[in-house]
Amino acid sequence: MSTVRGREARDRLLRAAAELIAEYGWTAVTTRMVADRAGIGAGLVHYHFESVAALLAEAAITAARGMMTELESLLAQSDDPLSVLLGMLDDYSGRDPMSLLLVEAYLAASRDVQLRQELGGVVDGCRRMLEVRLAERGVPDASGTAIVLAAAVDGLLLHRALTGRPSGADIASVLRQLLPTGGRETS
Amino acid sequence: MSTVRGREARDRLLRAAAELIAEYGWTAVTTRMVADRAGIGAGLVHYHFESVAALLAEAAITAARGMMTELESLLAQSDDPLSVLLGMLDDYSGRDPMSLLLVEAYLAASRDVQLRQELGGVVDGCRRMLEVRLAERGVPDASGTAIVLAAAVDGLLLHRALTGRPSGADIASVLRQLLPTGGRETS
DNA sequence: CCTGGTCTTGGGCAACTGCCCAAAAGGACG
DNA sequence: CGTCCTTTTGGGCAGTTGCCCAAGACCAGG
Repeated sequence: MSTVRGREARDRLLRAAAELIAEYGWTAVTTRMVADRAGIGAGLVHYHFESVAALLAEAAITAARGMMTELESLLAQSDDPLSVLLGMLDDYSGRDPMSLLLVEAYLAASRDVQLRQELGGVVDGCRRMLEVRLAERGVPDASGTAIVLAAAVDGLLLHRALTGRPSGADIASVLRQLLPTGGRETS
Repeated sequence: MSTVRGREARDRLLRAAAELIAEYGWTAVTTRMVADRAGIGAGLVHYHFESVAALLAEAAITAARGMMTELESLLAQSDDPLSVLLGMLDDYSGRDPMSLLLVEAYLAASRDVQLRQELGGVVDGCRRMLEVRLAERGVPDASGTAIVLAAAVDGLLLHRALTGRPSGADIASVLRQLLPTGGRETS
C-alpha cells in the first residue's frame, strides 16, 4: 500500500502519454511508446493502468482540468475577462502540445462516453466561470456570450493551427462588440 | 489508361475512408478496414493510392472542399450571412461523420505539411467568401469579423459535441451583435 | 480467337500491437 | 537475518499492421 515509489512512475507515464498524444495522435500511442518515453519497462503500463485507453483518458482529463484551473486563476486576477481570453489565445499557437492534446481528447470523447462526460464538465465549468465574470460587468446575455466566447477561443486556435492567423490583437476589437458595456471600467 | 472501371473502386475507397476516419479516428484506419468497407480486396488500396496516408488525405481534403462549396452556394442564396452560418450549425451535431472527419483532418494536418497547406487554403477560402458578404452589408471590420465567425462555427460544433449545447437559436442574438448593421435589411 | 493493357485478388513478410505472467528487485518491518 | 508486500522487468502470445507481388480476371482493339 506504499505510494511514494510507484507514484513517481505513474506520474511519468501520465506525462509521457500527454506528450505522445499531441505528437502522434490519440490512437497512435502504444504501450511501448509511453513506457519508452517514461524510461520504464513496458510491462509496467498495465500494472499502473487498466488499459492504454484508461491511461490516455486520465492524462487528457488531467490536462483539461489544469487548463480550467489556470483560466480560473487568470480571471480572478483581472477585471476584464475578454483580455484574459485574448492573452491565453496568444500563449498557444494551435500546434503546441497542449492545444493538440485537448483537441485529440475532444475527438476521443466522441468514442468514449465517460471521457465525454468528464470533458463536457470541464467545458461547462469554463463557461460558467466566464458567465459569472461577464454578468458582473453587466453583459445582458451573459450565458450565451460565455458559450460563444469559450467556443471562439477553441475555434480560433483550431484555425490558427492551419493558417497561422489571427493573433489576439487582430480580433480584439471584433470580440469587444460582444461586451456592450465597452472597454474596461475603472470603477 | 481506361478510367471507368478503376474509377469506381477508387471512389468507393475514398468514401469508405471518410466514414472510417470519423468512426475510429485518423490513425486507427487501416488498409484492410477501408478495403472491407468498400467491398474490395485489400491489395487494391495500394494500387490506387501511394499509401494509406495519401488515401486519408485525399478523402479529407475532398470533404473539406465540398463543405466550402456548400457554404458558397448557401451564401449566394441568402442576403443574411449570419443566418446561413446558424443554419449550417443546426445541420451538424458535432458528432456526425462530417464534423468528426473535418476535426480529424485538422489534427492530421498538424503532422503533414501538405495537408496543412491544403486545409489552410480551404479555411482561408471560407473566410474570404464570408468577408465579401459581410462587407456588402456594411460591416466595418469585415475581415476580422469573418475570421471570428468562421472560427466560432467550428468551436461551437466542437463544444456541442461534448455538452449537447447550444443550438443555433440560443446564440443568434449574441452573434448578431457582430453585425452592427442590425437585422436583415429588406432594402 | 488472341494480345495487351487496366484492374483485382489473396497470400506472404517483417514489424508491431495490447495484454499477460513468471520472476526478481526494492524496501519497511520483525 | 528473514518475511511480506509493492514495484519492476523482460519475454511471450495471438492477432494486426503497411506494403509487396505473383497470379489471374476483365475487357477493349485487332
